[in-house]
Amino acid sequence: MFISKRKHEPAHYMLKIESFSLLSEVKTSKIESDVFEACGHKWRLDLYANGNNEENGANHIALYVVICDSKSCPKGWESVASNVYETPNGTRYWTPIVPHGVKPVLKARFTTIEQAVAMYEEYAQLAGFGTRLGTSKKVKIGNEVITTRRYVLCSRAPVNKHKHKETNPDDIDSTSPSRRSNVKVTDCKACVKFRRIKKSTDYEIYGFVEEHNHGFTSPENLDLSLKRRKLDFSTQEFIAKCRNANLGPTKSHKVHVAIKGGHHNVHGTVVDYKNCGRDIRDFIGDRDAQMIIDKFKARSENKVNYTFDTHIDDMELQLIFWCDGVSKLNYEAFGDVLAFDATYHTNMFHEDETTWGFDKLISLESFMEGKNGYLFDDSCVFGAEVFEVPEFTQVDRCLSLKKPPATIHSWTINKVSAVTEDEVHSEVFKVGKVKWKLSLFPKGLNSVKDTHLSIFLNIHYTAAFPNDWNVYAKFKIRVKSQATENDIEKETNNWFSNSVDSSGFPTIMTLSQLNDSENGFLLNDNLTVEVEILGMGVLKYFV
DNA sequence: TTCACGACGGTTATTTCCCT
DNA sequence: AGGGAAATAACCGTCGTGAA
Repeated sequence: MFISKRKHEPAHYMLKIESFSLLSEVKTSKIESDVFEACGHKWRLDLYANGNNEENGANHIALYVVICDSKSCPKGWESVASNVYETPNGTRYWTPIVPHGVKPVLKARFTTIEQAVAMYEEYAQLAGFGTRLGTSKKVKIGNEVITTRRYVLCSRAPVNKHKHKETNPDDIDSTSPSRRSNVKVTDCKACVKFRRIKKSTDYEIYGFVEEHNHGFTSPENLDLSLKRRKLDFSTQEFIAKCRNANLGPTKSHKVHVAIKGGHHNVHGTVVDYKNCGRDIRDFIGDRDAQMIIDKFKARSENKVNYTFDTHIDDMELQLIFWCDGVSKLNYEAFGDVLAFDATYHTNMFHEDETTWGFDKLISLESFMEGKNGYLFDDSCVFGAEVFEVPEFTQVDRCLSLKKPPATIHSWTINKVSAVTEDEVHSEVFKVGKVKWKLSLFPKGLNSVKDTHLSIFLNIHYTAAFPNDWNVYAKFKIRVKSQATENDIEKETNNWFSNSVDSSGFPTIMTLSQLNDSENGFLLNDNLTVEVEILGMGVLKYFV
């Protein structure tokens, strides 16, 4: 669709629409043209391509010319500036100026509530204010929860409970100062209200308050708004990388600003970087150590004559010792110590740390003393060091973003016998910042068709997820028995990536097992599947 | 030795979300 | 509208480090 306007006098105005037939598919009931000037007034065309139902105009195209001089200025209000108005009692109101077509319109329709909210957020971004979700009403239909109503408010809308410190002098005993905040609550009433249309799955706007009781953030400062300051994945990755190079959050922010050519090109402030860095630390703190131990354990189980031990102080992994069969043979032959990694106190691997310094040798020494009688006893010689760097230190980076909360996600499939599809999906659920979904093959996948039930955990791909990032998950999948205690449960782990986006059990149970009513898996034709994410990590392969 | 900067590891006020 | 709870953002004290 093109909307074109003649540049020259006289001020005719043309509204050209291409692909008109498409309009019937677009659920927008009204199309507003640009505002144009003629005869000293401002005008606008309103087109109802699908008919103006409010005026009994169904099945007819309706076209109106609207004078907009006073359009956004309600009766009795006085225009102070182009978008600022004053009510008769002196209260000022601001209305956003946004490009045409961005402003929410009553009755506008959306296919999902997420789209509807996104629309308002986009409008808010352009207008220069923040948003937050407000009241929502949900109904449960079967095992599906459907939002029927949703408010989205201006972020300056009143907050209910906690009195802010500065406005609450009762808190004298509290020594901590009141905290700077980017959001000043001004009792703003601006909002938009969505509701689900009856007998349809669409949503519509049924309420819209355009006037704000505060000014807007100017475009040049918009990048400091709460939403825009969210650190994207590459930024988080950058902070993590800097951390590996012994560069803290404050410095990495400086570097980032320098690389990108200015603060306005960098999302996030120093504080945001600090918090992000802290989150990464928190995650790594108790998790990547476990990952490495797991890896060593797996290796020692699979390799011949492989030895591995750890030294843990105060719940902190201090030392790792490993030795493979070849090293042992070499030791027997030459008497040299061949491989060790004496320190792990920093909880991360760093390129520079593949070269060992003096302090690390000391650590190893104490380790050896503490482990007297171990494979290499006190008599071993430290003169000749030959490194065996385990492969994962060469290719991996153990970094991640969030400690995964202990979550069990439950999924009930109603009327299993009525399912005709080969594969059914659960809704998408989030663990930390990663989205997952389950897929289930009621009649089994390919080779086990008609014999087994297959269940998989899939990573839900998002565009914000770069190609070379992988997500590790250790998880359990459980088929709940509703009659007995004998759930079927299997555990595995997998690295998920763009190429491997699914992992699970093609043969979690046989169909005869499933259908046996004694087992109680299919009570009332409902099947409940649970997935429990036990651990999660994000790694970037490092070449 | 002193000083400034910044990392680290916490803490907590504020914001957001969701429910009734 | 109001309340409870979770998430988040802002802040703090201490300590390590490198430069002056």
